[in-house]
Amino acid sequence: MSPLPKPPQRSSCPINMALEILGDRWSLLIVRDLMFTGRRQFGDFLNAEEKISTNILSNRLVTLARDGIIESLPDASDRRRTHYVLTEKGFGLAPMVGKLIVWSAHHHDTAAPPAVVDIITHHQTDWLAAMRELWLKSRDGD
Amino acid sequence: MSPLPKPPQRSSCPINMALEILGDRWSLLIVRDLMFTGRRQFGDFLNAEEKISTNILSNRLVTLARDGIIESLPDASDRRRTHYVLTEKGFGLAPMVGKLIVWSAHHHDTAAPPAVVDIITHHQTDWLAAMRELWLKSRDGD
DNA sequence: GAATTTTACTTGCGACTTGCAAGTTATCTC
DNA sequence: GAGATAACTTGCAAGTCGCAAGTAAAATTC
Repeated sequence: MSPLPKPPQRSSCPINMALEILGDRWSLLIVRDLMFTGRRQFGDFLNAEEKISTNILSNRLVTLARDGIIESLPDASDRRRTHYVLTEKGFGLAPMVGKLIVWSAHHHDTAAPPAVVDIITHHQTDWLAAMRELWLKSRDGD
Repeated sequence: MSPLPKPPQRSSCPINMALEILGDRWSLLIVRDLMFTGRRQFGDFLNAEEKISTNILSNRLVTLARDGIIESLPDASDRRRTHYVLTEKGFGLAPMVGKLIVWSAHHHDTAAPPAVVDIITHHQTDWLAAMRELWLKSRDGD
């Protein structure tokens, strides 16, 4: 893979800068998997319902790492495996992702359980703290 | 333009469904222009710093309208002009966009004025109410 | 009222990106 | 040592993007 030559920045607008990192149909799904599910490895991401293809996944893992959203850690006991984890910057997307889930669930017919949407909506601080716990655990133990 | 045949849904995950509407490098910039700037017309969007090209802009205006994010209103006094406005669903993205701005400004060197970031961060409810006022005004008077 | 300008597009085309299938390499299990 | 598994890479056709140029309808200028 060689997507390292990043295209020139279009502007310094914060929304634009976020789009230059996350503005495609796949990147945020990888973040989602890392944030809310147990998916941590290449094959796990492939198994997600949306069926990303291997070349795109490979490319996105490199660019997300380059942009400081994720980090890759070699598995000590099985050297074929690489574990991916969210960095602090990557986990920092949680409040935004929470609002996105609430918006989407409100305007579409989604698979999000209403109880969960309700908690994100009305107990955002608690929800965030719980998410952070999960994230911290994934960073060491797994 | 004929981008109306929407590709099949990849999943019912709320994040995925949001990405199927907004998951590209341009759509959210149009939402930004409508939400935070006075840009309302085709030529206005072209003048934004990121320099979208005319065919992409034309396509995105159609798809955003199809997905209920924006609405197009003919100008009564100049029939060449079309005004675009955010729908309630489109304006509903404001909380998510606010969190995105805060995240991006925190992790990058952006053009967002620190005072504004501070207000969005610490007075989110007030900020949202002010945004809604602006939005309501844009819907009738302009 | 004819010529020019403005607005909102569409078209053409080369370059880049995506999606699918197949192949590769290193490592682990039996 | 044989076969499976994890994480990629490669090839190729199809689709999307970005730029430049063109168009049509309506408004403005002279």
